[in-house]
Amino acid sequence: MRDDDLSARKREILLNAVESYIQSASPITSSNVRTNYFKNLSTATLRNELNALEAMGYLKQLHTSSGRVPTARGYRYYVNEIMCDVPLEDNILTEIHSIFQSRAVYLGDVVNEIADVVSKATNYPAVVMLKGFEKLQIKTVKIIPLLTGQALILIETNSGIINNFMPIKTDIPSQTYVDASNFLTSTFKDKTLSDMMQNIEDYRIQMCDELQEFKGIFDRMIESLREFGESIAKKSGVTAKGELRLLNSPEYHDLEKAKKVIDVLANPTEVEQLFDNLDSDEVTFKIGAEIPLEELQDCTVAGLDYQVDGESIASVGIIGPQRMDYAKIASALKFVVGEFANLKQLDNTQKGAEDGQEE
Amino acid sequence: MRDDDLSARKREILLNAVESYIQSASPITSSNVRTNYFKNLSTATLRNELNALEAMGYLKQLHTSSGRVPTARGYRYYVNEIMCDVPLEDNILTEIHSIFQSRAVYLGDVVNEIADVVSKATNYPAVVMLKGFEKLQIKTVKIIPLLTGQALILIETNSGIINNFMPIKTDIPSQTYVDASNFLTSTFKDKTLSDMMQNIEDYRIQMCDELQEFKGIFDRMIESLREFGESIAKKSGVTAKGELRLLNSPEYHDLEKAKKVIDVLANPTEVEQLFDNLDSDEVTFKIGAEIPLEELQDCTVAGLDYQVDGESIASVGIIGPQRMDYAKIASALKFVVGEFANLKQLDNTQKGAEDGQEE
DNA sequence: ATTAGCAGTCAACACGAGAGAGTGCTAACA
DNA sequence: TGTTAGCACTCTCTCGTGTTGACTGCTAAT
Repeated sequence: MRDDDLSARKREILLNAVESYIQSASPITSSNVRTNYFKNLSTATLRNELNALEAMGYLKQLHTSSGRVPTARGYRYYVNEIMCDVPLEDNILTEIHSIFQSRAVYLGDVVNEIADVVSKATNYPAVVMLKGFEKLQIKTVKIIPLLTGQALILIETNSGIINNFMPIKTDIPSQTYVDASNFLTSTFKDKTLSDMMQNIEDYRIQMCDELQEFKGIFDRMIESLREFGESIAKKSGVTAKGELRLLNSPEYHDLEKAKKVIDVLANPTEVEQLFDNLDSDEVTFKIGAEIPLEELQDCTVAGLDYQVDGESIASVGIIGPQRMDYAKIASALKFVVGEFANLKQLDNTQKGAEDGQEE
Repeated sequence: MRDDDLSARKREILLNAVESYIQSASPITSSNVRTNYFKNLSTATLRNELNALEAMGYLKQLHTSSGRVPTARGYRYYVNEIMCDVPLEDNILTEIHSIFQSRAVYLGDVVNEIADVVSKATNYPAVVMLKGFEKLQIKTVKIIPLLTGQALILIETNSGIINNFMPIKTDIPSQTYVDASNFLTSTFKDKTLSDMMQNIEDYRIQMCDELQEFKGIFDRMIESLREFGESIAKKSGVTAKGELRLLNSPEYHDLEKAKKVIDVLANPTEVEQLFDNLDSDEVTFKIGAEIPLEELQDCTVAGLDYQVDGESIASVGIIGPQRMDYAKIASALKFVVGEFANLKQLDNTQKGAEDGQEE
């Protein structure tokens, strides 16, 4: 049924019809199309055209005497044809901006805020996925003793700070933590987390050689670092926010349908399947049957990868009904990922900020 | 209409009827009561009794020929009469336990996790409110320089760690941060956050006297500390979780009704009104008209304060329909707040842990 | 190729009848 | 006086019917 060479008029009709349906949520009818776009044609003619478009699989009727709605194929055609950027609202722009400018630099906080703002901008549930935690590049390692018999492990990476708490013995002099932090930092600087974890046994030996007198203490620290690494590896990198926004779409006024989607979002493994194989330069839309999950056949999933050196580091995406504002969503995702990329750049050139690079 | 001296039989009927309605969600009928509790009485007799209870305002009919449902007053009577503890499910117990035992000691993380687990245990949206941030007692202050031109401010308090990031100049030797941290810690130890903020100007002068050579640096730090204090004071202490669980109750299958409640939960000012004036030893239920918000007249709000020296530090609560499992909810809230109190105790006696005080 | 005209289809809404569940009331009974 | 059987009554819920209105598909004329 590959038949993408539509006549110019069919193309026009289809694109306008889909556009109009996305905005209004009311089925496409011949008189509808006429009053909006083709005042010089009769409804009968348009009916013929719509009929043809239906035969080609771009539209479908819900029942005999109803208007038509786009099929997944119709949406796909629309998306392929008119992916133009639309400007986002100013307040959303500034909000996204301020997140990336803000002082919340814990990786987890940033992820949460991004997911929040994407959901807000699109009005659909949003997902941020961090892949390759273990690919993060270590910049510094700090171990900070606390009063409560715990220490805070703080690892600065090229993408933000990650942290964990570990139990410690309380009779260790504070200088030891400074020594340990310095040793760990110089040892692991520019290595990845997975490097660190894989070779941690070797390092432990080296460390104990160099700082013989604190052997027992460092043993304990390394042990905790290992636990930390394992807990990070186990941790799912999936963050979903704004599930409730699904209920704003008329398509999901039916609670049962909404719950199906929300349940999927609560399941990291399934979410990973959804946002697998994304592009990094253009937003990937998976429409209907293109989604690898049986229960989401009436949804569209939109996602964009953030890649460094061709390697996917993070994915940002949303999920909603097939009838969604594709252009706006693509713009929002691209803008967010773009800001992310900018941030990285700043981060690498280390403190090139403070210049007035307003746009 | 104060008429709380019900006959023993009316009392029995009312309590059982309310109990049964809470469990089944289907209206109380005479035959219903008969088959469940009073097999030796006829339905006619029970009808008379139900009629009387209705006249007294404990029950009401939805329409002439329907069964009865409890009024707010009926629930109130039920709550006052039979507040017994019910055991929580084991997995919930252990989950709560593990949160408090866990190593996540950032105050914000703990609050999030508590709200999550309370919502999970009760199956209703849960709220945790921190009041009197400024009453927190400082134990240590640490300023930790980071690579990105920021420093992490870490304040250990008697209730957990709070943290913030501040921009710094990059040319400060690391020893300065150690000196500053030590100075701040010794100066503010056992003072409250509000003490610190109120007197920060004086301390700034003192600090600059004592460590003259770092004047400019400390000025900057104090400035950031002040910003930090202000941002904390502004920050609402309200955390709500599990809003979606509202949709599990048949009462809120109507999206519009559910949204009303969810909107309130998104508004910290209104939430503060809801959970105002709670008890600290017994769970406070606000039923129907007892709730100080017009739009929540068909809800019940349950809450419990955590107090130290008669001063409310935190509140934990849930919101749901009037038909809720009061006993179970009271038990859950009490258990969580109890764990909170235990934690404080441990914290105060500084490292009295590690003993096998299982129950 | 386009169009007017017309018959056909189907959702949505309103109306009415019937069933069923539950009540209130009355009169009889212990 | 408390309890009960019996009966009429009320109201929701469901189902079937009929009507309306919005669209469509098709045909024949332009």
